[in-house]
Amino acid sequence: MKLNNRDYICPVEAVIDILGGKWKLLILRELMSGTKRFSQLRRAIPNITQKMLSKQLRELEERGIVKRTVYPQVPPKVEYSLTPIGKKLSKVFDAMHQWGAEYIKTYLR
Amino acid sequence: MKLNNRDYICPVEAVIDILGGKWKLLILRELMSGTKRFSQLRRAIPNITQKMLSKQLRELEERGIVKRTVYPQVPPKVEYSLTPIGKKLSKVFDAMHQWGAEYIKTYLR
DNA sequence: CTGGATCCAACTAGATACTG
DNA sequence: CAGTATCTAGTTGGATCCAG
Repeated sequence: MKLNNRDYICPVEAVIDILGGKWKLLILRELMSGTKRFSQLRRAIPNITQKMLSKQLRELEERGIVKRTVYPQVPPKVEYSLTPIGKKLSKVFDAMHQWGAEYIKTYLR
Repeated sequence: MKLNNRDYICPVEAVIDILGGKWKLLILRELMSGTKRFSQLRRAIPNITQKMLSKQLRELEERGIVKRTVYPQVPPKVEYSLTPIGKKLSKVFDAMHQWGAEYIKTYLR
């Protein structure tokens, strides 16, 4: 999976390209409920390392899904929020949530 | 990403777990339009290798998304189709398609 | 025709230590 | 507080050859 791959055969691929991987959906889910600081995200997502959190956030920012706001103060304060197109992912998220819940109910218990 | 990981924090993760990777969505998309043979899928999906196609199909089968039907004849004939829960992925697919199209329109041209 | 087996390159993610 | 740097283990995907 490459960054900025514009050779999608189908628009659907863009979603997997952007949301794929272990952490991005969990990060997006946290941001759906509003702006969060780096440390808030870190606490909210169990087991994520600083490296992975900052890397995933940078990728989401590059793709225009997440907005990063730096407050130039000491100690540093950085806030992350969803862009307009990022907020629209909530519909995809809802569809995934509904299907996932049914799948788990059917197959994983 | 592991197979059969039942420790999802959120049902949404199941979708990425099942659909993640380079090929699964493209395979599912082909199967949405009906039952297909191995060779049909191979022709329909540009650049996929035999190994990847059979591997992805096996994973989708293990997860109960795809049904595999073998006709015991020579030469062999194997058909793949979506299970009921697999067919229900079409809603997720549609939401992804809509968002992806808007994203591409906005950011990738 | 429908794959399995093997080898290998590239990428991903975790652990740990360090910094303005 | 919010990261970066480095090292390493594990995973993914491609190429190629083989088989019922």
